[in-house]
Amino acid sequence: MPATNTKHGPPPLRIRQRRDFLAAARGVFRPMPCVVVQMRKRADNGPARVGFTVTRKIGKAVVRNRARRRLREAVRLLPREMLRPGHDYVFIARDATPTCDFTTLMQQVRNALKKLNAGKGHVSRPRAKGGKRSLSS
RNA sequence: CUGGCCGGCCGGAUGGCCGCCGGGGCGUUCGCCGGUCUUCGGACCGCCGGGCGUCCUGGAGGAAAGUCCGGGCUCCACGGAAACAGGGUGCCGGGUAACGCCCGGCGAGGGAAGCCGCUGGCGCACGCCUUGUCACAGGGUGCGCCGGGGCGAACCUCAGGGAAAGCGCCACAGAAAGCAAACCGCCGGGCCGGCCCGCUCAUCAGCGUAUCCUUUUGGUGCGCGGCAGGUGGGCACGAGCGGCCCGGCAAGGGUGAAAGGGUGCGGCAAGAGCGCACCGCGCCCCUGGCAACAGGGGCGGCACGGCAAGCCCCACCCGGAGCAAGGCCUAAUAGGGACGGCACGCCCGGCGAUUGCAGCCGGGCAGGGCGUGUUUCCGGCCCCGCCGUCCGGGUUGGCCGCGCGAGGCGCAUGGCGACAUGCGUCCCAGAUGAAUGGCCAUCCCCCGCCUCCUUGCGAGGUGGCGGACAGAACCCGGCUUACAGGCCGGCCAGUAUC
Repeated sequence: MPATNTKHGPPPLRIRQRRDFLAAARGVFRPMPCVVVQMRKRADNGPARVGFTVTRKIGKAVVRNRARRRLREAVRLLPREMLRPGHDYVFIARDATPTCDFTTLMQQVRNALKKLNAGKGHVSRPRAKGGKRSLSS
């Protein structure tokens, strides 16, 4: 792969399969006012992957699209080294995601990743029943 | 100009930086295949597929929404016929692939200003009438105001077939709810009821009383008095009023969604289609119209209340499921195994070196099955024999379906129009944990605040996590619902001016 000279690098690989989302939910997570970030260490050491979860609770289709796009843009503008290889990251939209200020949203994403990468994540409790069905990307 | 309505269209604009998905070109690299050359190492060319780089290009809506109708497409092999069941539609004609949609027409309701004295009330006026004059009163006529009724434009609404085929229902209220009837009321008749004086007074109201009864202001007896009542005489004798009875009526009141045609005049004891005029309604005829229907004439004096969105009747239409359809890729929608039941027939050809038996393969008959609401039938189609039960196997990966279409735009022609035909031109989203975005600047619009003055539909400044509803998911035609702000056009009525 030729080296890129852009600041952010190419967009990381996307998580698209349900089982990967369920696996990430079993990892550690970090809630912020506008976003919740989940992280999971994979068995391999391949490039980092990211996924987005926007539930119907957030709003109708237009609002959900907007929330997902803002999260995706915020992740794209991250420095490359914040997403460590061999890990999966899932960004979950909250009620404030579509409306909050974009710079604070980016700041929260960055802070959450810093904490997680420093090993300061909350361990998620296994839920008795399966997680709710969600629409994400 | 004022007022009342209707339709169409748009749905922020421009630019910068960084991104996402599709398509295409070029370059590069890898792989498969084919060809040419070869010193057998390979080199070159072409095609297809993938990665990377770079450039060009396209990328949400009028409702993408609700998923309510109608289709295309796919599968249930296919096509056809009949009956029944179930569902839908419902004025007429047209448009359309089709529709519950659209257009045109019809009918019924609603509909402003205004018009009609048709009706009630109030006010004013009068060479009018009752009345010779004046006043008053009543009536008449005219005008004004208010209320009622009728006629009213554009336009709006209509679940707009049938209620003299049948069944059923019509709550509450009301006298009465479907077959006539009569609560208040109106009218006629009969009887009674007037005032004054007198007499009488059993029973009854009032007062008084008691060797009476009794818990009692009560009962009972007697007396007074003369009320009601009865009766005699005198006065008034007409009308009205009241009560009861008999009869006539259905105008008015009141109830209701609805009360047995409406309005007016005549008529009458009072009334009533009782009679008449107009309107409505029913039947018949004529005329116009493809038709719904309309107009006219005649007859009928009114019979036939409403609800079919309760059942029902009539006419017409309709098979089911849905792109998670369906197909391809890998073992993978194909077929395997076990048990039970019923059948286990015939003929022809071939294989088996030959003949016979058993077997296998192909074909035919018979038999069986299928035909997606059910049943039946016809042409057909299917069958390691058929049927049933069970075991085991399968779906959530990738690719196709999946973007040239009842397509958009323009012009012409035909048509009142929906629309049709012809010509030209354009190619216009294809995601799938789901692309079309993030940030910034300027302008536009909106809201708040401040300042200025020539006070206004004004200018300037400043702030705003202000910019409607809302995101394609197989595709079209409709309907319905949501929506900030804005643009354009048209219709009708009245008024003013030319």
